[in-house]
Amino acid sequence: MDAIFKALADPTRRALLDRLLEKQGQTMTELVDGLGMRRQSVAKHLAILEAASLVSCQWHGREKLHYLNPVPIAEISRRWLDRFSGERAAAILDLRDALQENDHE
Amino acid sequence: MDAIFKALADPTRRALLDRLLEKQGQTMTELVDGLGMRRQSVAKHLAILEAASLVSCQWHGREKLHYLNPVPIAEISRRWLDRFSGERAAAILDLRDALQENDHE
DNA sequence: TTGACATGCAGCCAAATAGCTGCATAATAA
DNA sequence: TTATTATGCAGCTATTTGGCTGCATGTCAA
Repeated sequence: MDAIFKALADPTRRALLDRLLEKQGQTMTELVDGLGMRRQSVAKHLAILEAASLVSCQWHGREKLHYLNPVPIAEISRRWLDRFSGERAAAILDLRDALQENDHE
Repeated sequence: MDAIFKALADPTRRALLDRLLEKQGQTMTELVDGLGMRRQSVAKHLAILEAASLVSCQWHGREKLHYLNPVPIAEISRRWLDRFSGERAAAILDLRDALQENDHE
């Protein structure tokens, strides 16, 4: 869980997930293109995404194909974010009440 | 957007959001309790959450009350995570097809 | 007024992060 | 076989991060 949040914290890694969402099964050299950094740096990012189970890999000869795994993201959304979004209305009302209470002073 | 992801990457900050979800309008000294770190460290975390608009604050005399703002989290969930979760089925099928294709070799 | 309390602000330091280079290994192609 | 290509692994470095201490400011209560 912590690994997933930490993996999502970097803009380069989110861009990689975007790229994989558009086209699954890309190789690392393919993914490097357009990111403006060296292959080894991208490799580190992909390793972090893989360690967080956000990306699944599949060896194909000397090529390592990368696939987006949407399950951890769905888990985050369901188990964690929904708790906050779900009670959004109540929370906003609480805040509004607090602000109003303050205006009275 | 980047600020929100970075803010959510730290377990202490996620714990603070949890605490605020349970009880809104807590003061900093109240929130420090049970985290096992100094008040100034918690203050930094709260500042990061506030900068990301995840926490709204309200001065009340010498006390600063903290409120959870669920809007950015809902935005993340809606604008970003849903793109991945929504195409989950297709992505899983793609991956399965790729694995099967590999098994044939 | 004075002491206690809640918070802010500045700066220190060790660890983590994110980029890089250089070299090694394994598979494909000529 | 040999050259090229895809990737891995180790290590360097600057920056960011997350904890800390010390001191200042502002508010409440006695």
